[in-house]
Amino acid sequence: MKKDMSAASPRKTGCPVAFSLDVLGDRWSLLIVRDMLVGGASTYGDFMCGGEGIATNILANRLKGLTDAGIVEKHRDETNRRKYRYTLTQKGCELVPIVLSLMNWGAKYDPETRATPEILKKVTAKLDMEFSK
Amino acid sequence: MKKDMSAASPRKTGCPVAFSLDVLGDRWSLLIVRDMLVGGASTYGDFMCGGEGIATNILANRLKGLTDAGIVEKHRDETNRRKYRYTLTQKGCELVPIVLSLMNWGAKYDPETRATPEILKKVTAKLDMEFSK
DNA sequence: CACATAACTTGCTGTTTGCAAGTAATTAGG
DNA sequence: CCTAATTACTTGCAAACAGCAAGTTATGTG
Repeated sequence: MKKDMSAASPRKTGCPVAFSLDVLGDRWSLLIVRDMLVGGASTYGDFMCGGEGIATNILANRLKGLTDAGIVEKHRDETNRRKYRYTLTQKGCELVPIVLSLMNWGAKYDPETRATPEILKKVTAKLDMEFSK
Repeated sequence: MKKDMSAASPRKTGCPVAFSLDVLGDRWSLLIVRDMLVGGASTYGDFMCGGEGIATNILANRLKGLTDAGIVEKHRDETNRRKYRYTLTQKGCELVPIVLSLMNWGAKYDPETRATPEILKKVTAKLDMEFSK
């Protein structure tokens, strides 16, 4: 049995940027958060169909990492007990500024972006509305 | 000869968040940017002594990735021609909001953070001053 | 010219990723 | 209630990547 803690071994230098990257510094974790924030995704199947084609074992691993980090919570769907619902905690909702800053930078510098200024505005407004408590 | 393009294979879904993460979604690239923004690092040796203990081959690889992405530029130091200076481009300076949002989230949720509110304020002010053009 | 400095490169080993296939729990249909 | 479908994973394996140590190249110093 191996540990499979791909969420990163803590470097603990006390730097807050490094701390964040220890949790979020990979190619998938923040895309999962994005799907929850923008796409309304909440089940394993939602994330699998999220567009970017994440592998199923990686998804399971990242969901575990995000859960362990206190960013998402896992609950059984009581109306369909085959499903589990993943929801953002307060700590997870506070990732909105990170996702938005990544979105804005990407929109500016991706030559093939599909994100028009209107879409950016709409998404920003939506996230500011729904996730600021 | 292998390619060693660890900067990530583009998924090109048109999502700006995914685009940003293709370039920046690893455990080191943004720490290098952080060292340039906050720590005034500019040479290979500066980054090696940056605190987190990056491996030399990884550093070389990430500097190449950041250069290829147009985020940093490499120039020979004319006063000491053994050195190369890495500097942020405009595109790189515009990563400030991303680094700041990671910093703020990390400062809030790292139980062992060394970042006091005063430090956060000072760094934020500094970056807003120096890198907003 | 010998030695030091700065910036890498190479080789090796262990870990992580990504793909394909398989399993477990729950529910819907006959 | 038995069977099939749905949902959420787990496992196995080859290839890519990370991290460590050692070696190399280019430049500067005495």
